Amino acid sequence: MRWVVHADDGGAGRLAPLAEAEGEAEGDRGGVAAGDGVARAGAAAAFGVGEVRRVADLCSAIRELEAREGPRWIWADTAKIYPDLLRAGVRVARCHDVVLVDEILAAREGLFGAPRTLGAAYARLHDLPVPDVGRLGAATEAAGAEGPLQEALFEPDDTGLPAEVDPLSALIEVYQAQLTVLDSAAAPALRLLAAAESAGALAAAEMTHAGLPLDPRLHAENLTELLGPQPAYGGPATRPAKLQDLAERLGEAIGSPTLNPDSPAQVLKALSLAGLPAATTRAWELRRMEHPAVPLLLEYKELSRLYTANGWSWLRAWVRGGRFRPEYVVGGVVTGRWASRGGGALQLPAMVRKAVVSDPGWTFVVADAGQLEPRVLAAISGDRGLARAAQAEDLYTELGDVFGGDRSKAKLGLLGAMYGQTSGEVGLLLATLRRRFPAAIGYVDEAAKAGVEGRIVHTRLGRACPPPSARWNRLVSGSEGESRADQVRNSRGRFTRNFVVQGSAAEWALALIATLRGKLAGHSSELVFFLHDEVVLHCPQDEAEQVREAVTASAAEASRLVFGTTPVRFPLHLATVRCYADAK
DNA sequence: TTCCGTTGCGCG
DNA sequence: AAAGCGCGCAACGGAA
Repeated sequence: MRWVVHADDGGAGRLAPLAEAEGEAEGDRGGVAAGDGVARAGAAAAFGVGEVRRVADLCSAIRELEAREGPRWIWADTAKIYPDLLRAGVRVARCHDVVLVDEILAAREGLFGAPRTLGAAYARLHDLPVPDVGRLGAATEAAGAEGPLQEALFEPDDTGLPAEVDPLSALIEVYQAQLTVLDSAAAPALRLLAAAESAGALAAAEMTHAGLPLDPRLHAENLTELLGPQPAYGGPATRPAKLQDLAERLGEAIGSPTLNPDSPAQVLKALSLAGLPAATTRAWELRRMEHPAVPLLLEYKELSRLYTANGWSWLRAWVRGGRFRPEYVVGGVVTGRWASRGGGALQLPAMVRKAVVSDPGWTFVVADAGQLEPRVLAAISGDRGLARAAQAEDLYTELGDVFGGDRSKAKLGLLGAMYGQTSGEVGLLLATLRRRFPAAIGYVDEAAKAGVEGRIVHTRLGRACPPPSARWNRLVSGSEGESRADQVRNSRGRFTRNFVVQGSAAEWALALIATLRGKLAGHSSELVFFLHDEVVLHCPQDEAEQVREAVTASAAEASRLVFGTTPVRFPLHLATVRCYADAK
């Protein structure tokens, strides 16, 4: 069963059932495994729209229908509607996110950067100019002292539709058109991608709702220990004591007492005056130098980073009630990876993870996919040799014999192949890899060639990379010289080379998330963090074992869904820990 | 004052 | 300057 939904303001809304088309067995709607979230979107045959129901309390209506029918919900934008449902205590199993799917389909037509709105999807369908609403929709304003403001229930969202178009009708129309495309034989896996992306959107909202447990007192203690007491709030900008002290000692040591270490330009000048010429002030370059000022500078940079990125202001802005609640942007990266907004969620440094502690009686299950990208390369390229190595727990060790038992060479070479590194020693390793694993290296080489030539590449499930920009075309045609043209050509080659691997890996992770949230439905345990190839679950201690099994099963299911039958294994590293920092 | 490109570093 | 991908964020510093 499917219901199409549009939220009006004030908590009201409209719903309509979509009748199954002739010959469409309700049975296969469930697809993979009923309720697991990766079930296929409905078949494309024309459907009938049942009677439109107008309700004053949309949350309640959805709650009841979910309990009674467990339908797939067809709505414009999960990120806009689902948080309010979650706050009302309503969870749903399955949805079809029309704007996310539209973004995927638009990308396949070479269209990027349109706003994520129903209006944009509608405009595309009707060859109308795309309305210019915020690219990422209504962003939550970060967080001054008051923190994010609670918005009214179902804010009248700016759909960007022409005034005369009824949003519910537009939704149905766009959805119908999407099903037609998804059902075309060209890329059957697109249906899976659409379902997984939609399930991901549900998981993202649920994770934001749950939040990552983080003990603010513990984090503040850690800050004080490293930086000194918190500087007075509101006064003149002052560094924490230990940071200030370090800055002063550094100034002395380098012979520029007034040096501001936060200014790369000043640091460069001071280094030069101290007889330490450097091109940049990057840490790796500094580390090569022998000078008493260098360790001070490196220490300053590290602590300063902690202070500015995850210091007391970060804590005030992003941690509420013992939970860190970042906003995830599903498909926010061109490759299909998620991005995040606010609080630097996907860069949570090790120091902060020390304060990520489970509730009393609860624990974390942390699962990360080891060596995901080389395994994905083995799977998508069908390279038999690499696939054989990818059956092992440690792929790089298995590959070591290719390089005289040197695991690190295997790792360097393979990463270089996926990123397009050609310089130095890695270039030589690559030649060896190409000989031993011609299909795998050939696969990424071909993707790179396509990129250099301005062509499009696709991920395993059919997500398209962006076409060359106008600027790229201009530069490639030699407007700034042949070497510049080569440079931008090769740069795009590295991008497309990596796109096919990173993007397909993102699809595996998405399928895992989608499957896993299905398995966890009805349990206390919940997903609280997702980081590209790693998930964190917060669960009652006595559910931990069950959760570990659920993650393991989900990883296997993700492999099957995305890659079909492949000899490649995708082993998980599992850790059951009270503190995130202990998951190694 | 505000805007914006650059720099550098955190994560995968 | 080197030449390995994708991000978000904060600070700097020059331009508007």
